[in-house]
Amino acid sequence: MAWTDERIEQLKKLWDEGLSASQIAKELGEGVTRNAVIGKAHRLGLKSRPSPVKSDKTKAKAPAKKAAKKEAKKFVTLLDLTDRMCKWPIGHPGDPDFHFCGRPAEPGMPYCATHCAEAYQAQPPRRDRRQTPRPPIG
DNA sequence: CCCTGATTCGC
DNA sequence: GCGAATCAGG
Repeated sequence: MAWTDERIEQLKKLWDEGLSASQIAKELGEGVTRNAVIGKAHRLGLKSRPSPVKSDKTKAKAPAKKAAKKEAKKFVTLLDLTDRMCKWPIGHPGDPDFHFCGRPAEPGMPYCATHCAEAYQAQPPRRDRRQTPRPPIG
């Protein structure tokens, strides 16, 4: 997978959008890893985004943080989903408020623990399911 | 264990 | 130039 202008444009756009490297990697394609995205981002000269790791200093809590900004973008959309995010749909597809659960999913599962229970909920007792359909022969 | 970006290093 | 491996931190 070469870095064509299209790929680079996507990278820059998504990077600017605020998506994480891993999410951008998934957007660009399965053959791209977050390492590739980060590495390319650096070589492109993209601004080092405030990594949650480096960001520290002044532990001074910000009480006015939640009130400062307005409540925008509260929904987890399809593009926000990552492999480890719960893909449980909330609302109806097509609706403006249609979104996904988005909580950390169980490893190897498409949903979080709660929604795994929903999705893989024990089937209602199937009385017509005979436990012993065929007796062993010989 | 899950995640984040930064840097190194061989190709 | 590329990105996996590694590093450093939450």
